[in-house]
Amino acid sequence: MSLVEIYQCLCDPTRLRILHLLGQGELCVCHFQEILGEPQVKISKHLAYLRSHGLVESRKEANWVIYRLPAKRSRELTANLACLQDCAQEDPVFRKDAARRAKLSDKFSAESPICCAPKTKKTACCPTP
Amino acid sequence: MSLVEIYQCLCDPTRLRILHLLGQGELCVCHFQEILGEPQVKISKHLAYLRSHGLVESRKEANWVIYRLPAKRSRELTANLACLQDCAQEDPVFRKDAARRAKLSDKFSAESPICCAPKTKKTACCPTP
DNA sequence: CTTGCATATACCTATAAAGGTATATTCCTT
DNA sequence: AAGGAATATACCTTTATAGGTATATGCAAG
Repeated sequence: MSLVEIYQCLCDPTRLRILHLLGQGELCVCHFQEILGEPQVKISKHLAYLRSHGLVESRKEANWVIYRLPAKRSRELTANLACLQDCAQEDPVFRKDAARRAKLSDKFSAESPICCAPKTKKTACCPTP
Repeated sequence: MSLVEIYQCLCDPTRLRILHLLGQGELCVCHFQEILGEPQVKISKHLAYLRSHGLVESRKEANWVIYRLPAKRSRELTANLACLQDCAQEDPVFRKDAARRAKLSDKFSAESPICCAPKTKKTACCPTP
């Protein structure tokens, strides 16, 4: 994963929002949909792009796929992710994303430690698809 | 100049090398040619791209055009340029560029404070085009 | 005012990326 | 086993970018 490759991943607004959100912890695809307000295909493809370049990792959890920043990060990736978080602080779009994420967390954190593991299997992952 | 726009400027290897070099001070096009070993058109076009997005500024000096990082930089630009310099430290390509630049500086600093202003007009700007 | 040099631009081609629609895959539930 | 939900992929179209060749512009020296 070269430096240029990192920047190529960063040069799309949707991917930036995704990476910014992941800075606060893992998320499943359906929650990305809800927070970003973008269609599933779009998000799925950007996540695939990021994964193919090593900027995110994923794991399967029942019906859902949960994405996170890679456990091991290169010096360059670490530096740039930190820079992104820093820059995102003042941007209204990123702030709103974080706010929407916080609301979702309230809804789910009581029931489960991870975003998409409802206590009972009856509970849907994303209440408002 | 949005954050995404900055990353779009950063996602090309030649532009990265240009910006890295400018971190050490202004340079004219012909010195970019010499240091980067790339054709004039390529460099000129990347510089135009960077200028059109506000990542560099230029001024004319006799026959030459000298580029520099903008005097006023946004928070985002400042942060990302710093991050780039940091990441470039360990990369062999960037290091070689800096070394070549240093050689040129030796050659020119004795004669003139800026890269492309020979003491006498007879002196060519770039000895080995 | 013409020649030469440094730089920029126009134009073309190839490649890559983004976004959309439709469909496939996987896993759970019944 | 079948249906439904979450996610991924195939395929298409549009747009952007990169790089090349050829040419134009601006300036300086004579």
